[in-house]
Amino acid sequence: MFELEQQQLETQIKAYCVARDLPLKDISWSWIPFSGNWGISVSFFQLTADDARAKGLKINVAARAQEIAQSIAEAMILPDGFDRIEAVRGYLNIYFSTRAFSKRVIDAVLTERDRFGQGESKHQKVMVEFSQPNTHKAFHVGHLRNVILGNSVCNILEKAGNEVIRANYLGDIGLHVIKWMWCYLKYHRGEEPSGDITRWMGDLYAEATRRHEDETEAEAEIRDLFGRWDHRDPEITALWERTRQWSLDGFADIYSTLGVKFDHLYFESEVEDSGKEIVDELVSKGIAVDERPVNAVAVKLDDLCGTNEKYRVLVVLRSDGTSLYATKDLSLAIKKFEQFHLDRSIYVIDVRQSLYMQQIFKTLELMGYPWTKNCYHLAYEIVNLPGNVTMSSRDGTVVFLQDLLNEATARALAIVEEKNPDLDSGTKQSIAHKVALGALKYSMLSRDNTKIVTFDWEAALDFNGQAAPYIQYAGVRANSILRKAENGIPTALAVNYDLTPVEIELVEMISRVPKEIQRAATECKPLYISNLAYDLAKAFNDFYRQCPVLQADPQVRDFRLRISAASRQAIVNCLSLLGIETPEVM
RNA sequence: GCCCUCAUGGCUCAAUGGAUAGAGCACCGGUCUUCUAAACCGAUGGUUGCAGGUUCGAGUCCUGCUGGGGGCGCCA
Repeated sequence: MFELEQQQLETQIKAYCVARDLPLKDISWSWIPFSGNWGISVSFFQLTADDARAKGLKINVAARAQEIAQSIAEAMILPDGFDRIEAVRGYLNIYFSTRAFSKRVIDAVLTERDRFGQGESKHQKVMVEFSQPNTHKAFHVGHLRNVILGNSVCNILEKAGNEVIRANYLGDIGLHVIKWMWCYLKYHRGEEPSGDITRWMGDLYAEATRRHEDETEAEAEIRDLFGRWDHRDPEITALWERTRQWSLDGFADIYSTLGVKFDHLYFESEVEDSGKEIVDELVSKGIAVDERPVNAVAVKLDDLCGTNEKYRVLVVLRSDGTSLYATKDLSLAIKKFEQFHLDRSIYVIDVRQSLYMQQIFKTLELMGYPWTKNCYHLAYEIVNLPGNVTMSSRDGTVVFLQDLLNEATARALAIVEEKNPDLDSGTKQSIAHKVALGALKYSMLSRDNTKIVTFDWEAALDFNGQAAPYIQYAGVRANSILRKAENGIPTALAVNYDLTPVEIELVEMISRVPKEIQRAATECKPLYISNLAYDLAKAFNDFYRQCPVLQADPQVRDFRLRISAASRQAIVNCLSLLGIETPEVM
């Protein structure tokens, strides 16, 4: 937000170093800790160490760095908007004029509103593939992390200045679908789903799995059915189309509940034929070897790359000629780039598929596609139960989304009833929904992608502490002040009082939003945003407690009203990047 | 056997290679006649799994070890 001033400072520091033959590399600014003031900081340790090495001197780096910092501090001419400069323990700390800079930050937020934090266009078209559910199966909290993470990454990339295409890739065919249809035809023919469609589909799939294991004739019958599917038997095709649609309707309900939208849907069934053509191409190019009927068609990546036990072998077609996940994924990757002329393609898929994704990318590279380097597997860890137990429908340990949401919403509703009994029931319901969903999303986004999320009912339903409701509540408190301001939010005005430390802290947090969005986008880490949102809420709560707004002197009150409005906006924008809504009241 | 990943207070997690490792939960003690107490304040609790190395500086990077999780030719 203060790039220009920062550049002026850098120019001076560079000139100083050049004049004294000091080997300055890049200047990396950071925030000043512990100061209670607002500013930026740069250290001179690296420079000092490099200098000593170049000149062959043995010196005390810390002391020498302090000398340099001190000397620069004395020589520096501060640009407008800076108050003070000092050298501390090898760091050069430059303090902003809090009045000038806080005005600028607050004005920027209240001018840009929802767009605050929006980065300039990077002219990059990015496709993010996420969710990838299988039709005819259940949807539980294990699948939730993917949707919530993928959606948030899309929001963040978009806000950072990318053009984002949200893609879903549905597993609408394969053995699991055939097994489902076998069970349906044999035991549930003519039935239709009711209520929670996805739950109903999932239950039938669980039954199919059980019967497949228990019934001796099942295996042969299922294989027979797979054959009929392969030959496009009209009855089977019709049944597939109808039941597949049930799942799609069920998913649509779930995405709608979660507030997630997709720009483009891909289906496994649509890339099956083209995938087989890719396999032919791989074989003719000598990349894949066809060892049928003894073995399958495979790409022996280690042989091709000269590596040992690294890329292993990617099987691209079964020995009976039927397609595999890889068959279709190769085709899909190509289709994406050809159809949309992407600059980047991101796959949000859990970490267990890391090797597989590397194999796909490597195979595409061997095929000569130059865009392969722009494919990225965004790997995230799975959601487990306490004791590191993986959810399993077989063991009946899965937690269903609807059950969780119902329970969370009920608890949130009880709290709203207690806090705000006068609200009408529709509003209460809406608040409870936003709070419950927010808590759930936040708990999955406030952990690093590489960390396993342990799902715990009590923790998931705990709305206190570092959780979404805390942040939402800060936004609500800000709103409450604004609602009571008789003349609305004052227009831009100069600051003519000394800001208190908590106000400075709050404004600093707000000012960090744009940079944190860029950082989160670069690393695909919503965690940075969830941390910032919490810090913002915490800073606002400090402000709320220590700084009266409506009761303050007019000139103080007016600027604090603007701080309150900007705080709410910053909180709303951050939560929105996480896919979380901020209620007006709670 | 090979590869990936994780290890930070009792528990769950943060921390651009940088200044004094921060929160939340739990536990203990306080705060509503003042903008919503879903809040706030205070206390307790750490040789960042172990051993080396790189660096002016390591929770962070490298190597090895220990322990947990995951993956490794016809599941997705």
